[in-house]
Amino acid sequence: MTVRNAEVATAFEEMADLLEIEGANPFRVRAYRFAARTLRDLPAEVGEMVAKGEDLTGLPGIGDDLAGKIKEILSTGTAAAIEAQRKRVPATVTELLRIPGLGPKRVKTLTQELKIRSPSELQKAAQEGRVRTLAGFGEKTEQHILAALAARLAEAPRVKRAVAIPYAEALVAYLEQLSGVGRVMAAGSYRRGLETIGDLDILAVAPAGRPVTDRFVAYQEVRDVLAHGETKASVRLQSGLQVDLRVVPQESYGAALLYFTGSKSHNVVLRQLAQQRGLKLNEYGLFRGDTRVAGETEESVYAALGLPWIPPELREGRGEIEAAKAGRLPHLVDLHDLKGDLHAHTRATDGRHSLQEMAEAARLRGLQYFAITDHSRRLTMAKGLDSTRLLQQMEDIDRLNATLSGITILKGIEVDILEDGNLDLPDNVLGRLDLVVAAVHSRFTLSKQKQTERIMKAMDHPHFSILAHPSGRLIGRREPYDVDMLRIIRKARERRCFLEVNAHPERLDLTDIHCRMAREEGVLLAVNTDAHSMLDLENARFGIGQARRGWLEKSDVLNTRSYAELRKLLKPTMKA
DNA sequence: GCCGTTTTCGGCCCGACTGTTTTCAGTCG
Repeated sequence: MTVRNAEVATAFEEMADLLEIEGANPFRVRAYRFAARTLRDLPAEVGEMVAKGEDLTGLPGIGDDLAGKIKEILSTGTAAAIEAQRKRVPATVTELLRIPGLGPKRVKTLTQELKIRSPSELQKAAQEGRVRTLAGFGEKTEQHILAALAARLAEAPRVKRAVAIPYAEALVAYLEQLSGVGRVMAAGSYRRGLETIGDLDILAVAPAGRPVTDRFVAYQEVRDVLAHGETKASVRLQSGLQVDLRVVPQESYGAALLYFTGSKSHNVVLRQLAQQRGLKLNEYGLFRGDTRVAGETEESVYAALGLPWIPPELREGRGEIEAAKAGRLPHLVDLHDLKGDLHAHTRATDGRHSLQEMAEAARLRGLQYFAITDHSRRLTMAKGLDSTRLLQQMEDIDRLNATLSGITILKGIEVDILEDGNLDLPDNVLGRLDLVVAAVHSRFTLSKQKQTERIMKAMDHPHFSILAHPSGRLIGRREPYDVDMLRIIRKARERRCFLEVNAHPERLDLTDIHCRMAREEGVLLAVNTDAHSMLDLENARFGIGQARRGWLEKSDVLNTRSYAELRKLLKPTMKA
């Protein structure tokens, strides 16, 4: 039986829910949630760690007890303690916790007083007016429950970062022009550069909050006002996106930005650090007693805690504070560090613009080199290139290069990795290219072992340069195919080839966790746009965002190298 | 349930908003 980290994490989260409804020690509940988080973030499979005899109690938030439960779940699929808890609290009840406004206490009341077991039973009870009769519930709460249940199916899922950007920018601009409003900043997961955004958190500086929250809830795109107070308001836009606004005075800006940017786990660690120093950190500042010792800037708060400023992309509670303490924060790669792009398409296959147009767009972006990598013949839907057409394109590129200055167009291909691990074009053709980007575009459902071996066999190919979109996922649409990324990363190190961070906002593939794994294994990553149009070159910023979340420095990224250095790095993989 | 150059026991982050509560509990982030 193979049990994945995510399944163990889900079991722990369920246990936390069940315990919470039962009214268990909240710190015990937190321990389960924290452990679940650790498992979800873990680059290695915990099953494999156990198989190798590694000690799980070295992991954050995993002690003897939870290590034992993990092993139990790995071998039996569940844990006796969780099963016992399920008997005491029906597992379906945890669904009630997902309804906004219902927490453990109210769910407990509903199940005990009205014997409610599921959202549909809750809906019935609310419609019959039975919910309002409970202590602590009232007419409004009952109506909110009904509204939430009705909206549940239509509930807005997390939106991709690229989708959220225009909403965020428009709202920030709207708030900035209000009189009395100083700085306005989108914080939260948006500022941390997460690939998807659950809701948008906006911070505004103003001497008084009320006038700002009043104007905020009056924003023309607001559909519902969820909360509206002196310093805080929450709305849902017509698009379904939820936006939270917080207004603070200037002297609290840094502390509030820190608090509102998160993540929650980063903030918790910072507050613990403050406590240890006899200080208190909240969104208004860092205080010793009633005296504010820092708060106007983020830097001031970090400095007072003995830390350098930590870039938002790292604030995930994944060791950044320890790294900061030790002076070992990475110097994160920046968009302007990119000297080239190694994955792009033209009209020859499924791109929208010509070779000349794409090259010119790349030159205008200041790139030193730009690889044309159209699809190979196997991808018939995309008019994939056969040898003849590819050789023709190579001649076109030679002619184009002769006319260009300041940029070199590289001859490449995005060649299909066939099911047997062979590449979709003959060696003698691939060998004439500057680089070979290879990708899986078919048979996504192979077993983990077969998929991994298929890709590793392709990497053994003498002309293989870069593995494109290594997991194949499409955010919100297609799960990654089942591969052992650590083995693939180690294979790349052995073969001295590279993996891609695909910058397309729907892909962002590798993930942040895998970027970091590659960095730790010493494998260089190429941040590529996979542009199918001139406009797509803009997507580089999303790839860089992902790279930064993966702790990558300039030196970890292949295409920050000069053209001369790049050629040297590509060469060993082309000869071998 | 975890964790430890103040601790192996006794801690475990902090505040705003809502609704039903006449002084605060529950929920959320």
